[in-house]
Amino acid sequence: MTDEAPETAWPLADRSRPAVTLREVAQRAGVSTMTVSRAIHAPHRVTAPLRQRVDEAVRVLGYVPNLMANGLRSARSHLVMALVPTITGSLFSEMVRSLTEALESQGYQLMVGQIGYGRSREDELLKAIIGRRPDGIVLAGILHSPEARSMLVSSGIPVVETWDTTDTPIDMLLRLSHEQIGREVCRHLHASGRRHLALLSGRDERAELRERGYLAQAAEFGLQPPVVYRAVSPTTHGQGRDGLDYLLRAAPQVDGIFCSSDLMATGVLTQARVRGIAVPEKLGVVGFGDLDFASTVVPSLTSVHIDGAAIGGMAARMIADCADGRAPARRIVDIQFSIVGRDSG
Amino acid sequence: MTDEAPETAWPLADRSRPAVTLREVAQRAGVSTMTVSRAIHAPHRVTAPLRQRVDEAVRVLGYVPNLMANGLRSARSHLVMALVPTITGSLFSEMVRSLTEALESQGYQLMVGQIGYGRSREDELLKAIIGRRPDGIVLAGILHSPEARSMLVSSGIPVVETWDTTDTPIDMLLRLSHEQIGREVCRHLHASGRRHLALLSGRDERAELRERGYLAQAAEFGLQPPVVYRAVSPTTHGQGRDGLDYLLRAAPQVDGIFCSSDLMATGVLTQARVRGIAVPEKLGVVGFGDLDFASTVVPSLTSVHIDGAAIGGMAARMIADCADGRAPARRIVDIQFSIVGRDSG
DNA sequence: CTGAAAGCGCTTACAG
DNA sequence: CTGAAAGCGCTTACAG
Repeated sequence: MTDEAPETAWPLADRSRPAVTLREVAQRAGVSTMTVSRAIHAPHRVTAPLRQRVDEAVRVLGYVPNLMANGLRSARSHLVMALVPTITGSLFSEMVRSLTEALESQGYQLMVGQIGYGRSREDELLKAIIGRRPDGIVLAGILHSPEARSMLVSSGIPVVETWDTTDTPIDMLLRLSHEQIGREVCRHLHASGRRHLALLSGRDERAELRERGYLAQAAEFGLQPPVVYRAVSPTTHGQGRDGLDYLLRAAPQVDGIFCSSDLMATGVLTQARVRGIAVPEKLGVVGFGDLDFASTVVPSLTSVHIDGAAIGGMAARMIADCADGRAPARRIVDIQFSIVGRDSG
Repeated sequence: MTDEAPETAWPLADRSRPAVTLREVAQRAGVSTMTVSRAIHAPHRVTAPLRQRVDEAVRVLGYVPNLMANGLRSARSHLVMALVPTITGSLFSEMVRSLTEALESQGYQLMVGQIGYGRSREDELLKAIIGRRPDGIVLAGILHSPEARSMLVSSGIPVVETWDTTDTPIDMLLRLSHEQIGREVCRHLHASGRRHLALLSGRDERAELRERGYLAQAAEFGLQPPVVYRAVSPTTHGQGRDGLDYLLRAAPQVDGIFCSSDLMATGVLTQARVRGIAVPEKLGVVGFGDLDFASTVVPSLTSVHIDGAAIGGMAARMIADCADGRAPARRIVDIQFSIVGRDSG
């Protein structure tokens, strides 16, 4: 009934008491710690009566095994680390979801780290990650410093690189050629009659690779070099609007634009509408990522689709194989992409 | 020069060799393990010559401290766990970014887990998390089962609940009243002359609280009960388009809609345009989240803004305080929100 | 099937 | 300032 009553009227987190240990469970159940350990991790190797006593003690005491101790002794952390440029924007979220599910079903936990599109924190972050001794690391389109690379190589941790291409993978590789994507999008626009191409690109390595392929293919078609506008990654809807204005100023006859993200592409659609430019009649627009909204914006957005769920599933299998001492079926796998044609071009 | 040469032409991850240990560094530097430990964590407590020998040995051997062993012995994991409904959709991404930065500057690592809008994995996931003995847990708008709650309470781990309201917090609380948000949005629409309100809601607990406030306020204004359309969370652009169709069928005179997400709200804007309904003249639209694109879509979107960066910063400070044995300045803090008025209503 | 001993790689707590 | 001993909470490897 004091003023402070509401602050203590419910059960608060108890900071004083240390966590329950295996030893305490064993004492309560009247068995050895080994029997408790077995009852938890390999119940079939313990007789039913003992197992029941252990289960009861675990329940009563609210025992949660300490995974740091487990990991230290068994040299298996049951932890997998995924590093992505950013968790915003959902380009990688399908892969993360799929990784999470596939790994959980095999008793691993996924830890997601974002490294940003800059590279400053790379080495620092990597040291913190390797220090946790994960059973695997998934690198989503991260280009790394020589130091980072050698840390990874000498760590002995299975590494899956993906969302990118390299001639010298650290370990395993789910290869995606952004240069090829740039080329295919250029072909797609060319095939629909566009002859004055442009590009709204991001300032990250993969966007630059798409740019390279796009420009190379345009050159092979004998087209004028596409005008390029580069925006800071992760790219936004607003950058799409600004970008279209810029491109039209630089090259008023532009009739086909490849955008480095769907968000940017919808910005182009918005600005085209504001300026009264008919899409797709006067202007073809292609996005990247095929996010959920690409099919429901008006006009619906043609976009490059990448099967993130498949990438996540494969990466999980590769890492689980390594952790179990099996060699993965293949060390290098090519990831397919497709251009989903819709109304915008 | 064999067919397999390309598979081994670069330095591969070395799975055979176990990781370098503190002991090996000590031997190489000709000091005790304690001196190495001090040289790394408290360099000023070691004389310069020894420190140099240690640093060199660390560098040469590529030593990365094992944080599982560190955490086990010191009872500090330097790990903080954040649980969000979903990392897709970027409603929580500003908070995650801010948490990450604030924690890193204090020597912690953030681990992000997504629990989904359903509740099935809740207990399982929580056990895996508590097993890692994080130094703190941030719960973003997760309503938990009694079992989950008691696991958290008895774990003794500092917990910050946020993005939600409760009368019985587990530990610390950054309180946000979604019911209040619902009321304020209703007032906002009412103040701009809307009298036939509707709601596009999600099927998660916080969306339901906003619904409750919105309906209660509408009743207090003496308005007809708003029509409600509930979509599966996380809500999408397409659901916004479908939702507007549904609402207009159910109540053709609708002139104001509150949407549970900005993505859904832009879907409403799209569909209104397709149907030739003038926004804001005939229809006012308010979103939730104030995501980046809210200010650049056309018409620009009025939306509820929540300062995720502030939430992340406060949560980080509270947890760091607890971990250092200080009582946090306040156990319960109210989080402010605002309605950012733009062209859509 | 069950358990006693040893040790994973660190840091704590103490002594010199 | 430096180091030898002990122990964090588990599992491995072995014996009965």
